[in-house]
Amino acid sequence: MKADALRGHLDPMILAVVEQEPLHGYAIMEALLERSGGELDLPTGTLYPALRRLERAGYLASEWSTVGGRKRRTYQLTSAGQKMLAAGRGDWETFRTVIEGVLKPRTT
Amino acid sequence: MKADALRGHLDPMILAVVEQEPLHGYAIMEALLERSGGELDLPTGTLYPALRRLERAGYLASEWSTVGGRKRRTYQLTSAGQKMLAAGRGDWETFRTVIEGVLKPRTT
DNA sequence: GACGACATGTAGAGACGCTACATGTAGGCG
DNA sequence: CGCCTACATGTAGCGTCTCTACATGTCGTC
Repeated sequence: MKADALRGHLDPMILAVVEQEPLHGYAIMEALLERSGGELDLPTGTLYPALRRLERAGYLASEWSTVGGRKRRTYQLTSAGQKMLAAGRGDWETFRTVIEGVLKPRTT
Repeated sequence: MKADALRGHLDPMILAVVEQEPLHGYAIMEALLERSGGELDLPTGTLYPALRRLERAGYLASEWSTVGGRKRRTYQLTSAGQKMLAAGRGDWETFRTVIEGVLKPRTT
């Protein structure tokens, strides 16, 4: 899967994995890997800046904790983030329809 | 639809519209607009550089002609372009599966 | 003769995912 | 004890691609 393809689709995916329960960065990476069937193996240089961006935008809120001697920054969805996620799911449907409408082979 | 979302997906779409018959740039724009139900209204600053890029990469071949006093550059799919299009369709299926696997709400 | 549709193109900006690097803890194995 | 892997977070800089804005020119019509 080409790297560029992700552009603009990563944000809603991150929001989706923290929808049910707050998770820290590393756990988000693992969740994405697991939910994507091993396809979505994000480098840390992609994920961490994305999380900070989403927090700065008000879609996530974070909190530090220490578990087993390791520091974790745990992110949870804000109410703005919930709205954004819902919007993102809608956008995806539109996007998918557009792409498939164009990509579909025409025998005509 | 956010602009960035298109990244990496535009190329196969362009190849798809010239699959059946060669078209010139302006006609490609109209074809994309029509097939996307009016959603995909590309600015010329996006389409023309993309066409040149695809030609430089060997996926399209172009030829000038004059119709009604207007110069047209008509693009057709090369055999490499056909392979690329097929690969692009496969990539899309993978991509779609990944995104939907992650985005899908979990009631768990 | 002015305007909208047709037709192609370039320059520069902005966004964001990537590579590579930097730092540090915990636990297992030889 | 020393090394390596997994856990955990982060920054700097690069490259790519789409966008906005601008430039140029023809044709038909009002």
